[in-house]
Amino acid sequence: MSLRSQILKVSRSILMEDGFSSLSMRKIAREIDVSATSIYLHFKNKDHLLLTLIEESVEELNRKILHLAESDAGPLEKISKIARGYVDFGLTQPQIYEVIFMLRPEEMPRYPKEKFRKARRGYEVLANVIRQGVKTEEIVEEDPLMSAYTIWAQLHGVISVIINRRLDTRIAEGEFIDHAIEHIVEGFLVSKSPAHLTR
Amino acid sequence: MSLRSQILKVSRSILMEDGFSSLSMRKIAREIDVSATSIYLHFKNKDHLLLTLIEESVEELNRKILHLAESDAGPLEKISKIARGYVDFGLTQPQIYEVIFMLRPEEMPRYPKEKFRKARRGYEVLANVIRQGVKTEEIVEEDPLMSAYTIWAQLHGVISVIINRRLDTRIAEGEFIDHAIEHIVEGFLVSKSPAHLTR
DNA sequence: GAAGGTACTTAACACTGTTAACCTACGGTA
DNA sequence: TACCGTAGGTTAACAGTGTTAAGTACCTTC
Repeated sequence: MSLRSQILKVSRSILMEDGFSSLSMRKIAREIDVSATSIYLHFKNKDHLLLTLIEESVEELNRKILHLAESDAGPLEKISKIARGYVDFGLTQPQIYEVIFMLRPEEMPRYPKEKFRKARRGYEVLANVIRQGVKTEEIVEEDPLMSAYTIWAQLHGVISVIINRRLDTRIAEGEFIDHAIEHIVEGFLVSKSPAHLTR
Repeated sequence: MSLRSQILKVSRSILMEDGFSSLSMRKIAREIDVSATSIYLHFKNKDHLLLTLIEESVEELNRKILHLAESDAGPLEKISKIARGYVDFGLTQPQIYEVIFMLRPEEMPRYPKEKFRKARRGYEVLANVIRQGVKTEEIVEEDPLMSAYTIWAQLHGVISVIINRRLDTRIAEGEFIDHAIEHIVEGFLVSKSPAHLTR
C-alpha cells in the first residue's frame, strides 16, 4: 500500500471519527508513523490533500445521483429520489460533506478550479430530469438549469441545518426532512401549474 | 472607549475586511496596540468573543425581521418580505452570517447554549405570520412551526450557496435569488392548496 | 564503483489559542 | 500616613498548527 493512499485512508478515518477541526498534517503523519513533511512529497499542501479527498467523494455522489436518474420512474418521482439521495449522502457522511462545501475554490490555486466543476455534474443530471419532464409535459418549467440549482441550494440548506445542529429540538429530524423534500419538489412543480389545473 | 468595546469593534472590522480565517487574537490585539492576553480579561476565550459578536448581529437581524412582520401587508407578502430580508442580511454581511452559522453550540460550554436560542426568535416570528395566515384562511398549513423551519433552512441554503461561491457562472445571482424566494414561498403555499383550488 | 534520483528525515520559521506569573497604579481602610 | 487588595494590564511560555530548506539513506543505472 503506497504512502499516498495510506495518507488518504487515514485522513478519511480521522475526518470521520474526530471531525474536520482535528485533522492536522502532524496527526495524519503520527498515525502512519511517518514524518509530517512526508505528506508534502505526495500532496502540494493540505488544501490539495482535502481536494483529493473531496474528488473521490464527489465521484461517489455523482454515481449515486446518476443511478437514481436512470431508474425507470417518472420525472417527478426521480426528482424526489435524487433529492432524498442527496440528503442521505450529506447526513451519512457529514464530515465529508462539510469539507466538500467548506473548501473555497477562490482560495485555491488556479487549476483545481477545474476539479470543482465535477461537482456540478450532479445538478446537470437533475436539470436533465426536469427537461425530460418538460418534454413529456409532466412538468412546466422554462428554465430547468435554474430550477435544478434552486432545488440543490434548498437541499443544501436542509442538510446544513441538520449537520450544524441548528434544528429546533421540538422538531423531529425525519419529519423535517420529509416535509422539506415534499415542499421543495411539490412546490417547484405546482407553482408552475395553475395553467395546468385550470385547463 | 473601553477596551472591551474596542476589541469588539476591531474584531468586526477584521472580520469584514479579511474574513473569518484571518481573525486572530494577536491580530486584534496588534491593531489596538495592546497585548494579546489582555483580551482574556474581557472575554473567556475566542469562542466567547465570537459569541458576543454574534449576539449583537442576531439582535439586529431579529429587529429587522420583526419590523417586516409588523408591516400591514398580507401574510403571503409578509413571508416574501421576511425571506428577502433574511437573504439580504446574509449577503450584505457574509462574514458575520458565516460566523453565526459556523459556530457550533455543542462545542461550547454550557451556558452560552441559552444564547443560541435567541437566534430562534426569527422563525418564531415567521411561524406566527403563517399562523396568522391560517386564521384568515389565506394559508392552509397544519404545522406552521415546521413550515417556518423549512422555509428558513431553504433560505439558508440559498445564502450559503452564494456566500461560498458555488453558484454556476451561467446563472445570474439576482435572478437566482428571485427564483428561489418565489419557489420557496409559492411552493409552500400552493402545495397545500389543491383543495383550495378545486373548491 | 561512481553518479543520480527517489523517498524519506530533521530542524526550523512563523504562526495559532491559551495559561501562569508578574507588575503597577489606584482606592479604601486601619 | 501606611498598608493592602484589586483592577487592568504585562511578559514568558506551552503546545499546537502549516510549511520550507537542507540533509540522509537507499536503490538503480551507467
